[in-house]
Amino acid sequence: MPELPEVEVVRRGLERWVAHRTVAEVEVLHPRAVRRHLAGADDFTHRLKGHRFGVPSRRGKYLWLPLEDTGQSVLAHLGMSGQLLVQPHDSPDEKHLRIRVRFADMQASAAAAAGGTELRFVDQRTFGGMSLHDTTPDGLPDVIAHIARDPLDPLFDDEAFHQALRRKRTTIKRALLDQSLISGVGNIYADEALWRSRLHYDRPTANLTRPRTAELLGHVRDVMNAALAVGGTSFDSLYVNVNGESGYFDRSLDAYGREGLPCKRCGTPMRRRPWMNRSSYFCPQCQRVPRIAS
DNA sequence: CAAGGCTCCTGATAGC
DNA sequence: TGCTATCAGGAGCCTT
Repeated sequence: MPELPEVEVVRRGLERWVAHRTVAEVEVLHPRAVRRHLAGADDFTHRLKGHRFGVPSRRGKYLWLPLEDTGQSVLAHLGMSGQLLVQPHDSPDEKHLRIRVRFADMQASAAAAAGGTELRFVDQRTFGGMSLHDTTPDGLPDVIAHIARDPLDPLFDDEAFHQALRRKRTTIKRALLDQSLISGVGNIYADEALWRSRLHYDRPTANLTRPRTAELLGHVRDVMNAALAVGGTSFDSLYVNVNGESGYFDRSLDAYGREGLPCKRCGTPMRRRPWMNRSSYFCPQCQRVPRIAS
């Protein structure tokens, strides 16, 4: 399940293999993959054709490729199982291939090491997709204006985040997953950062102290940077990086998926609780259930 | 308006 | 063996 580190790994792959290449042809093999492009698959295809990609950017789990001279960007979200693969044009189609982008530089040359490859969006569960949007003056596709900066963004405002937590009547894990407060954190890294911070997922945010918030943000960043250093994490074989190389990192997980296994800090068996149609993993000893607040 | 819950989707796996 | 139920979950959208 791609979260920020995985998406950043993909972005770097795109920067290396796809930036500055001109689109020759786009093929949409599943309409759901372009459902956020409201004008439809044919419109998506026609608008990309003949244009050159710029350098890809990312915010949280979203990434986008500017389309030069159009004022627009191709926005991509991997959802739960999406992959962006750069593949030789003659490699067999993946079972869940949804979108294919062919380039105008297929005659490989010494100057074009990427020649002979195409970009493929592969997605089993079809929660992800691609779409084309106007780029706002700050360089962001207009439809993700509501997505907050992510914790690895130098302009992320720690103090504003703390104040937002204090204002909200919500709980800490909900807040971590709220992409309008902080982006890029998904279920896995939320559980990891909370475990490191010894915070229970249902702890109210309204009375968090500034040092607690600072500690939590520090752990969020540590967990993400550790994953980035290894090239992204996943234990779900669905996740593959931009060149089709698996980005496994599961051995370093301290909380997620460790139900019944001893807490790496105190040895108490870890627990799993159904939570918001998913799961929360935590140590019942280190991460005490909060007292009922107000 | 804020908060919480529903829903989209496919495939692996468990259970009967 | 083969069927059904459950689980994985990001984020837009709907309800309260």
